[in-house]
Amino acid sequence: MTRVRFAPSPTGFLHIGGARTFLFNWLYARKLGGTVVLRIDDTDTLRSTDASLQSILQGMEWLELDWDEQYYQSKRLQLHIDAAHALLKKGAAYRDFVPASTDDPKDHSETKVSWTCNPGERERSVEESDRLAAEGKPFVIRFRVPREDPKGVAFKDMVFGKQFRKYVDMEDFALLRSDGNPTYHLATCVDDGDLKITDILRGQDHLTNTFKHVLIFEALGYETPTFGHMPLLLGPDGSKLSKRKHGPIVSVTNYRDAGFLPQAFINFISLLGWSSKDNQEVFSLEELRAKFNAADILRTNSIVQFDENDAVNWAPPKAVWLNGQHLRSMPVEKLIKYVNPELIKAGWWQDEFEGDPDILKKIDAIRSRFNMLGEFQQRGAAYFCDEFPTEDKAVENLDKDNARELLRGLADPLEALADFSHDTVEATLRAYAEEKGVKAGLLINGSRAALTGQSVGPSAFEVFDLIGQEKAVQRLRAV
RNA sequence: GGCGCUAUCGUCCAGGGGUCUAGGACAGGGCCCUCUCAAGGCUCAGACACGGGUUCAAAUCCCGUUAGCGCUACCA
Repeated sequence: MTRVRFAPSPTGFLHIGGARTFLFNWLYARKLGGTVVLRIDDTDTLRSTDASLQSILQGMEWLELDWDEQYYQSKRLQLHIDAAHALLKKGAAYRDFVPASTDDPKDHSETKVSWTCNPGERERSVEESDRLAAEGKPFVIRFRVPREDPKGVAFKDMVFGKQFRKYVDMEDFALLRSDGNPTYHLATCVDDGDLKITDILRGQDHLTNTFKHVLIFEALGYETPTFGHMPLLLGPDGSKLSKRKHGPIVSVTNYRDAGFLPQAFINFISLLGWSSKDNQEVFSLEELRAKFNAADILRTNSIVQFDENDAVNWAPPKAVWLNGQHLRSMPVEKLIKYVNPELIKAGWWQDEFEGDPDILKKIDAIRSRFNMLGEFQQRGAAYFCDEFPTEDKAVENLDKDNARELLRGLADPLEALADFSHDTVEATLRAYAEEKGVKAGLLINGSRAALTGQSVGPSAFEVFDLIGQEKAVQRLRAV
């Protein structure tokens, strides 16, 4: 039984890289009928906040990807501590009484020699170690890497293939800090082992950590999961995408607020570091689930092309295009779930709209020109209410020749129409144009301007049909 | 410094010894369609990091260089 996990730390909002990790794990598990576990890695009590947790949950909810089990790492603390002591008892770990180094860990000066352990600490006898501990001397528990063994750790990565690291190149990493709290490595492995996680898809930044993790799994007697490491997401400047450096633009909720459809956002991030190999780019979630294959995950980092300096058009162009694709192809019945909130926000919503086929028809007609949900608010006024602005370009169309007078005159034959439809309106308008000796285009573009206040939009005859006879006639007479 | 990982158009991805005068998508230019704007169709421009090998043949395999990234914490 496949079990995957997504383990975010609630130290900020859900960011795009986290969303992709979640998505890939979800696709992987759901394709195999497996279980998705959400584990909140909230052991960093200093940085973890409830606001962050809520924000992450909100982001995940928006994505509409579900999970089956949920845990909080902070509630599993004793398990981690017990594991550290079990390893100590087995001799797989030892106490190190040397105080934490105050050196800057970022200092990689040329003089720095590679560090593997504090001399003398791992050789101390159990009796001596126990005695010092009993005296109350602070210590850290470290994993005893079998450095005398010339071999090393090997595992097969789903993405990167065979991986190997010699024991001599590995340091005796910490398991339990001197304050009694487990390190990330320990906590994550104990939880993954205890929760019987079978497959782990995570960021490539953990590729070299995995050697340590394999050691922990084996020493603890857990089944070692299968790993797959994904390439990192980089900012336009080529540096690793981070909240600190790239700001709120990497937040998933930002995409939601910008008017993205979750399906399109998912489609977009699925294309970052993965491809179906057949050049298909537009995918529904179902198609993704069917086509996703961890072996097809790329090994190269990819740049997310957003523009942090542009408050309006910051979103990656391809994401915007994909959103348009989804906006257009999604069944309208499904789309209204995302459009209705826009109508509500704009203040146009009326209860009669609910289930009204005319509303569906309007949405269907105007959506083909939109890329973002927000455009329904920005450019949909004339279709959903009687108060709408008239754009400058539309005014120009109305001011052409004696367009206004002609349009007012056009209202009469249209009002007289018994069957008011796209075709009858077209016939009427063209006949009227001929009668008046003007080009039909003048009245066509003028009509759109009069009915919608816009110079651009759906076919004018479609607009008549959408607006309806009564209102169309009113609007023509009002020019 | 040590140990790894990676390197194809501006960006995201195909191609993984001959079918490559390197394919698709986004963005950009042009044309068509057309009542406008989109959409759609067609089209132009645009890349194998560099240097050595191996081979009849290298974008593809090997080595090196360079660059980027990761790990090298009692961060995660």
